[in-house]
Amino acid sequence: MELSKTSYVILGMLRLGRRTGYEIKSLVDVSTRHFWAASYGQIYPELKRLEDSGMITGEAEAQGGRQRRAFTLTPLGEEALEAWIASGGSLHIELRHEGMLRFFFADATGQDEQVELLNTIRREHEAVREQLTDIRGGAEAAHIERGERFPLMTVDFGIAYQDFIVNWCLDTERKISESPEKRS
Amino acid sequence: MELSKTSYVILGMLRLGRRTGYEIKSLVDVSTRHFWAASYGQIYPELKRLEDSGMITGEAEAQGGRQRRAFTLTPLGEEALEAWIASGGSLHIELRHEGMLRFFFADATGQDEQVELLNTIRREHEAVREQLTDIRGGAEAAHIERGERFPLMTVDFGIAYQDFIVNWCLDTERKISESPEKRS
DNA sequence: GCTCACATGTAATCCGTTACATGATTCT
DNA sequence: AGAATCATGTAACGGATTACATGTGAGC
Repeated sequence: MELSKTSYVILGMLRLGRRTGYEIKSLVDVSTRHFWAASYGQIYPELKRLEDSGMITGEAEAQGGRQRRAFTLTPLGEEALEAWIASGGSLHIELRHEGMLRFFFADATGQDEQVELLNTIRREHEAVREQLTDIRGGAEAAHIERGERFPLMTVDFGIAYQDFIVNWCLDTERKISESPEKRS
Repeated sequence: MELSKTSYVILGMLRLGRRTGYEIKSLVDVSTRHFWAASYGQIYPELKRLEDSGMITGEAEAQGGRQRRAFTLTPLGEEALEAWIASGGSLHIELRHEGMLRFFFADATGQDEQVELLNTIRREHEAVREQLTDIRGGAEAAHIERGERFPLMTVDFGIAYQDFIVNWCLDTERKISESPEKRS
C-alpha cells in the first residue's frame, strides 16, 4: 500500500492526538504549510482511504446537532508513520519560485525593474517570516508542555530560511545598484 | 490572454535565441530546473499555443531527413515577457520538502533515526549543490561572452541556498547529538 | 551494428487547488 | 441579528509528470 506524502501529514497530525479533518487542516496551516501544504480537497478523501486501510479509526462525536468525526491513529498507522520517517532513500524536494524565474530572465529589463523585482521577492519572504514568528510561540509551548522538540526546530529553520533569502535580496540589490547597467 | 508561468519559461529561453522544443527542455534542465522545472508534456503543447497566439513563430528546418522545428520570439512575445518580469504583485512561491516534513514529525522516532534523517536531507542538498557547480561554468561563460548577468547570479543563489540547508543540517545534527534524547 | 544524443509529440495519470454546497454553534 | 468559526464534503479544473510511440543522425 503506497501512501502519498499528504497521507503521512494526516497520520503525523493524528499521532499528536485525536482530531477532525477540520482540525488537521487548521494545524497544517499553522505548522507544515510552508514546506508541505494540504487542502480540504485532499484531506477529507484521504481520511476515508486511511480509514478503509485500517491506519486510522474515526468515531462520530454527537455534540449537539453539529456533525463531527474525530480520528485516531491505529497501531498500524503508527507503524506506517514511523517506517516512513526512518526510511532512507530519496526525498521529494521541490521548489517553485516565480521570483527567481523572473530574476533569471531579468537581463531583458532595465535596472529599475530589476531592483523592483528584488524588492517584490524580499517583501514576499518578509511576510512569510512574519507568519512564522507568529506561529513560533505555539511551537515553543508544544516543546515546553509536551516535549515536542521538532515542530519548534522546524519553525526556526523556516525563519532562518526566510532570513537567508531576504538577505540575499538585499545583497543582490546592492550589487546591482552599484555596478553599471548593461542592457543586452 | 493568461499565460502560465511555464510559458514564460519558453518565452524567456527563446529570447536568448532561436531554439527547438528539445533545446528548450535541455536548457531548462541546466538552468531553471532547480526553481522551476518543465517537461516535454508541457513544452510541446505550450509551443503550439504560443505560436497560435502570435508570441512565437516556428519554422521547420529541413536538415537531412530529421524533423526539427525551431522557434523565435515575436515582438508580441518579447513584450509579454518583459511585462511579466516587470509586473509587481504576488509571486507564486511554493516549497515541497519531504525531508522537512519527516523532520517535523521526528519526535515519533529515536535519536539514531533523527540523525540519519538529517544526513539523508543533507546528502540530497549536497548532490544538488554539486549539479549547480557543474552548471556554473556555463553561466559564467554566458556572462562573459554575451553579457547575461542574471543566469550566473541565479546559479550563485542556488549554490548559496544549498549551502545554507547543508549547514543547517550539520548544526542541527550537532544539537540533537549533544542534547539528551527524550522519546515522547 | 549498436548506442547515445537529437527530435517530436500524445495519452494516461496524479496531485493538488478552488469553488461550491450545506449547515450548526459561538461570539459580538 | 449578524459575523465568524466550526465542520464536512464534492466537482470541476489546472498544472505537471510519466510512459509511451516513433524515428534520424553521429560516433564508436
